[in-house]
Amino acid sequence: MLKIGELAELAGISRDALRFYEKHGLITPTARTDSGYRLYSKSDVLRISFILSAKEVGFTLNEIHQLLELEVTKDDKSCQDVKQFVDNKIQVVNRRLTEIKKIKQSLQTLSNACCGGEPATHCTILGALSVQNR
Amino acid sequence: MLKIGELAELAGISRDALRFYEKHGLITPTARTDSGYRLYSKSDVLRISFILSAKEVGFTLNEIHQLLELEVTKDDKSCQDVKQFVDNKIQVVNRRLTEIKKIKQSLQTLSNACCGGEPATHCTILGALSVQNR
DNA sequence: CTTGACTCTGGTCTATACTCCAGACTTTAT
DNA sequence: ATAAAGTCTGGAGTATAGACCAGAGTCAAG
Repeated sequence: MLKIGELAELAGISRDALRFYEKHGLITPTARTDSGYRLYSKSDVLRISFILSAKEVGFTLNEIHQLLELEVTKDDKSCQDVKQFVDNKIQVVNRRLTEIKKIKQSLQTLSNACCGGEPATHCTILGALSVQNR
Repeated sequence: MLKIGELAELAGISRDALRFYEKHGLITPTARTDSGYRLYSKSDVLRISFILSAKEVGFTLNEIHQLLELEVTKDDKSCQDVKQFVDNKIQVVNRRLTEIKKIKQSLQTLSNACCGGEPATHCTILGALSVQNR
């Protein structure tokens, strides 16, 4: 079991962030010491890692909360509802995937086209974008 | 040339957002009418579309500003500096690409595994994640 | 057994990215 | 010609995601 500072370091975030996530229902430490110190287990580590991945992908804490909640509502909500919800998220993710590939292309075009030590006369993303669009 | 409301509708954002972007130096309308109405050109449309893509990908307005500024600083900054900056962004984008694929996998595992009309007994993202990790 | 590092709760503060007025002017439609 | 719809500037308000701080308790090492 990890104390908050240990988990924070492991995850690369602050203790405050962990307490913040807890306050908003995204994670609850598996246990507490008698003196009230938070104790996190292995599955808490997995949970945090999911939260951080999902954040990186652009989901808000609120959406992440909903995704994590799916397990809780398993008996309240019909499976079709869950599937619907998840399929929506997949579409969102797919849109982002498309956008991110486009941006990556532009950045790469820019990076490739612009150097050799000469001044970056044609060095603009919008330039790279229009090349893309052509 | 488009008025602010027309561009807003075209881009799927609010007029206020457009004015907000302008206030923060991300875009300036190509012209103004005599009465002061903003007028946007075709290249403004491209610019806004880039801003929105970049936002979707997770860049902050500040970063997007920097990316767009690259064209302005072309003579002040050496091309190597620009390349360095862009290559950093490419790395960020690549990290996000990896994360987004992972999340997509999990969501898809979840969506596939969980239905058939039965109750979603094993329906959790963390479950899907651990399947992934195995 | 005390000192320094860590943790607790509760509260305030900050940055980002807008949204939502208010009051005044302009344009468009009838 | 007038009403409705759109636009202007400036400023206040909101949601999200924390960071930071105070005062008090806790734990580990020397």
